[in-house]
Amino acid sequence: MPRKVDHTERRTLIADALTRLAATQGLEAVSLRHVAAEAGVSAGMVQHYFRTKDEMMAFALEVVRDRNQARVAAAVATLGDDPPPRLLLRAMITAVLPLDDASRDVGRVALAFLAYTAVRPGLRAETAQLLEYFAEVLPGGATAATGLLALMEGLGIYLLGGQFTAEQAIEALDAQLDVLFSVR
Amino acid sequence: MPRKVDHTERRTLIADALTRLAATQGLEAVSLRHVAAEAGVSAGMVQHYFRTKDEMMAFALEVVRDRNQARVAAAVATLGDDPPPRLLLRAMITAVLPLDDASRDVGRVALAFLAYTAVRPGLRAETAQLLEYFAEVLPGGATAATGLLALMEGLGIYLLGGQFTAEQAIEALDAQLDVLFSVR
DNA sequence: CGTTTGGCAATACGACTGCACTGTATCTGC
DNA sequence: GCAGATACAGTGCAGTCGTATTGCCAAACG
Repeated sequence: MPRKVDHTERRTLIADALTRLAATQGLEAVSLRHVAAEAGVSAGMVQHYFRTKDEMMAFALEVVRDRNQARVAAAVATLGDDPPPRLLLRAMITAVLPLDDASRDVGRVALAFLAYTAVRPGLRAETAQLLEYFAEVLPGGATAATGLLALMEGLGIYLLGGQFTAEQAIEALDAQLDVLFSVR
Repeated sequence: MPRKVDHTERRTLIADALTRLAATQGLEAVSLRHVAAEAGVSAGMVQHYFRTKDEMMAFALEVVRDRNQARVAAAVATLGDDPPPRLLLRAMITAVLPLDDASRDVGRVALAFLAYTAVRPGLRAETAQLLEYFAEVLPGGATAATGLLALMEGLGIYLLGGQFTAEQAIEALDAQLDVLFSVR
């Protein structure tokens, strides 16, 4: 066997370059050569690790999703054991929302991929899991969960567009949580 | 003056072809030649009416927005004079949501443009108007309006992705309206 | 040692891109 | 009828695209 190289490490390195590109210029600017240049490697190397562009896109999409999931998990972890449901939900949602500049980049990438998968069935995300969890925890059940999930997504969109400020978004989120948990 | 041709008519004809393309294959599939073929005209003609591709994109974006606004206006018009606020809001929101296959296409295009404008400042949409109106009508004021707008957007996204059915979305919307208007 | 094999670079290729340019037909105003 | 403006169609060009192919280099194995 020849030289040993961590395959997944290289792949994520390339995927990171792709997301950086997508965050600033959109997925339309993503090409093998651009990604290679952004990653500081040769175009041939990108091809070595991804036989086709589609494969590269799919992998990058996976990475983005994993990262987001990890962010949520990390936010949840800081809450300690058995936190009150409301705090838990709030932490999970604020972890996903693009509230600062850094996460705004992530959000832009997520949005780009959202439009990307919209015309490419077979890459769709699984929301069922999160939805079920919301439904379990919320007094309002499935309908409340649907609404909260949609609210989250919508807040993200408008935050990205700059139509809502972080304060407005959080205020709206808290107001909704107030209602759902019937605080008065 | 030479031959008389309705300029805007041709331009919207081309823009329609563009949106048709965007609905099925995404904005990445939009090129001068593709659009021309879809519209059944020569590539030269497209260039005649749009000096650059950016100009064509911007115009198509405008058309999509106008169409959406018209849909809302039409939905409102069917309600007659001075309808109850709750019904009005419901009509406006359901007019925008991609609830059937036809409006799903529109939704996909809107999503594509959303991602498109996310990396192209200067093409951003104006939501302030709708937000203000919501805030006026809703008992909850600005915060309630923010939440409702976000809910609307999020429902649209998940409807497009197929994660929510039309029934689920409407149920969530009605539940939210119930809460906002304090029906008990 | 040589052979094999994976890591990687470079090049070539055909298709496609946006755009500039040219040519031609058609119509209006003088 | 002629000059000029508009409405196209067609072609050419420089650049980029994704992908296949080739070749060199280093490391592991027999």
